[in-house]
Amino acid sequence: MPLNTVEELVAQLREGGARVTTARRLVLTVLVEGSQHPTAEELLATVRARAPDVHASTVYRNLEELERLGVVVHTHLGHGPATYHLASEAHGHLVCESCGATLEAPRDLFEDMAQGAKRRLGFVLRPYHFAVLGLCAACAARATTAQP
Amino acid sequence: MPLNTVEELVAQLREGGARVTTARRLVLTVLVEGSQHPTAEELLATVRARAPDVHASTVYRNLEELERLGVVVHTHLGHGPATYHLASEAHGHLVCESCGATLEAPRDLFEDMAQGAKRRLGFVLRPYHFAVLGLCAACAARATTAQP
DNA sequence: TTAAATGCAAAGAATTTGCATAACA
DNA sequence: TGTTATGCAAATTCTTTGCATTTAA
Repeated sequence: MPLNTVEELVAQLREGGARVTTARRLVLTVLVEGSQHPTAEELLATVRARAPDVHASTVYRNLEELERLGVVVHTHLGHGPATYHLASEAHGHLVCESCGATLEAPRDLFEDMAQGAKRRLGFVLRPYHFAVLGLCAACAARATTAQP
Repeated sequence: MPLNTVEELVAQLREGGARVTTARRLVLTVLVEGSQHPTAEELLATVRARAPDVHASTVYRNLEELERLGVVVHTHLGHGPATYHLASEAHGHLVCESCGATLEAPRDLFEDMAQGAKRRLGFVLRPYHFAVLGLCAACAARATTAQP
């Protein structure tokens, strides 16, 4: 049950003074209905399935505008292209350096660290923009077992 | 007191079967003696101050090889180029989204989170590759005060 | 009817690669 | 003397920009 429907998001755009175009509505639709962590290129491909003339620059410009309006955020899961999702679904990511598996971090996983950073450094954590890397359970087990 | 001298690192290269060239030694020297978080381009500029003919691709290839040998690691502090440092000095980074300030994360700041990730997900954290973003004390204070 | 969004081509930043030459071991 | 590393140019990848045209409000 996605909390944000396309129509709700469209309303949010209009409130922000942005226009609602075919391409823009499609980008939102793909973000609401599509896969979890699409790159701009994947978004483009899916949008083009419905509107073949939409251009990459349009998608990038839309994502930029949607980000400015607080509707979308982008995350870097590793090297390679950024991934995009709805701001309402913002969450931390754990990515395995070995196999590339991406885990959604439980909401409270950053909690203790956030408190420590706040208390000791005054730093307010917003740990959503970059993934935190490491080794997933399977790869960690393999690394421990297969000692050369 | 840097634990790694250039000569120690050079020895590490030879052990790994790599050759020691002028360019390579200079890259190491700059990493040992230079600023904290140089980008490849900054490294190149500093290297060129001593050996003007060294090329960007050489620096990139050296950094890649040094990383493969476990001597160097690179970190992404934000958008823009990667930054490089000695693996022995690996540490987490906190970067302010507002002003760009970079803080070195205290060694134990990730500790609780690492334990949580291990216990709950089996995930072994190695949180050095990407910075964790947020707001530094000054910008956080400003954000709280200047409520529009 | 006018400011915003689009399509297109071209530029941009950061990094990588192919290949002939040079130089470490 | 045989790899390995280098210099150079050119290619790649992801993203941004300039500009004439179209379109939503």
